[in-house]
Amino acid sequence: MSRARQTVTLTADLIILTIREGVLCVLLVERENEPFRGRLALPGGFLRGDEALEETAARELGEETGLDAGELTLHQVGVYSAPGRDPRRPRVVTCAYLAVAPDLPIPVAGTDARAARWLPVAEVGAGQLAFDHERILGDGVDLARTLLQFSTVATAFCGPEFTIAELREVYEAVWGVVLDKPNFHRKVTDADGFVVPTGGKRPSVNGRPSALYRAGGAAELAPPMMRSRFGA
Amino acid sequence: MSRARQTVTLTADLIILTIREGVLCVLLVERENEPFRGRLALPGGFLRGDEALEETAARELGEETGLDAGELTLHQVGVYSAPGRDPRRPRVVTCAYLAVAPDLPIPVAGTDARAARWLPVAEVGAGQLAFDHERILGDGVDLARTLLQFSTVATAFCGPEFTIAELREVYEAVWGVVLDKPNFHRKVTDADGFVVPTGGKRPSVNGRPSALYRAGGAAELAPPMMRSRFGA
DNA sequence: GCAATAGTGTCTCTAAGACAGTATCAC
DNA sequence: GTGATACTGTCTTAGAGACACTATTGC
Repeated sequence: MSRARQTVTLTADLIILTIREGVLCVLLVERENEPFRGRLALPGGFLRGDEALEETAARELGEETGLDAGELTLHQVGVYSAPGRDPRRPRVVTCAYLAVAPDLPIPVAGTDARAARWLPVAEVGAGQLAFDHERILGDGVDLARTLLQFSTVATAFCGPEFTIAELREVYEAVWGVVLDKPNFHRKVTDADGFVVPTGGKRPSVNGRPSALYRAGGAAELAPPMMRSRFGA
Repeated sequence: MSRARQTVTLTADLIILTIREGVLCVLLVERENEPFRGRLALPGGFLRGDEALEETAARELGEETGLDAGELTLHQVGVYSAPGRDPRRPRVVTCAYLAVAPDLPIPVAGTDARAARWLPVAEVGAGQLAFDHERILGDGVDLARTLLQFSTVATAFCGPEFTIAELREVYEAVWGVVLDKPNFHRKVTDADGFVVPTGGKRPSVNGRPSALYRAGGAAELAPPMMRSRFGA
């Protein structure tokens, strides 16, 4: 009955990104059950009866990382509904959400005790992830790259206090480029509501100590950080 | 059983936009059945067994407008999954798609014979649409506004051949602004792969005839058309 | 010729990028 | 002092916007 309306199973999958030692990393879990047993996959879970999908994603985020989803923003990446994308059932449709996290002390083993680990995005090889998660991860990273241009999410990669150099390393890690330090500094401090100086300083290993900043109130970044003319 | 995984019903809804007499319009259908009988709603339909959601949306687009979805692009707007958003069943989740169409001869009555009509977006009043379609429409229009900045979708509002003035009216209608004619002309003709002159001319009512263009091959617009510093 | 629309030239200003130069620390 | 990192100044260039000006039609 291909023409009949039908019911499907819905899941929310998470692309949780962070920067670890200057490298863009994604949180992946090892699957314990078939199919794709032992393979890496994006964390995610099934929609429950009283939830919206955003709530499912927020709950999973808390279970996997211990982060409070109320404190960071989830960005909807997209819906993946191709028939047969999940071999378990005929129709499992997923909605992917992007979450940006500061460098966490440890890949928190999820409440469901799955082995979770951070893996550099660049090291995720073709065919390594379960289901269609490789494509979903790609779309999520693309969204993150775009968001860095027009929003202030970059501060979500940092802790509550950060230096301009740390913020620059976020852009460099996510975009895979090297930015001019002086120009970046000026641009970021001039942008309206992007960063606010706390007055504090952090000593560097050897060199002038850097001023500390916290995230400003703005969500939109004006003027945007243009990723100038290459790649696209 | 709020903790149990469950099945839901999936629909695809369409935000079909066009420009009619310089005004941004959306295709709406009048509901024939309860709930919201007689109210206006976005066209849409249920996912069928062998389809991806994009295919559901493309099929609905053809049924409602006669347009071949193969010739124009559908843009995913987002997923709407709040419990109770559809009073008919506990869980109906929809994915909204944006389609941009040239000015069609007539609001084609859909195959399912629903009364379909174009309504100026600005005239859609609060509480006028069924379900949560008002919010979905808003998100779709927002996406269209953003896409005009960075992609070449504006040409999809026009027919196969168009003048620069027509293209400018697209931007003016969607953004609700007035643009400088000379600067727009230069910018658009300079942009890489945005418009290609066909060599033809179209006589104007009184004045110099305008050159005709067709859409160039590019999908991304470089440099982007920045909607400068207001609104946001 | 006039009116109207299409299209070009040119000026100003803002912002990006390159990069020289200054400031503040450890040693 | 040296060496390292943080930050500022300044020059060049590209693009946005304002707007004067030219071009081509109908009448």
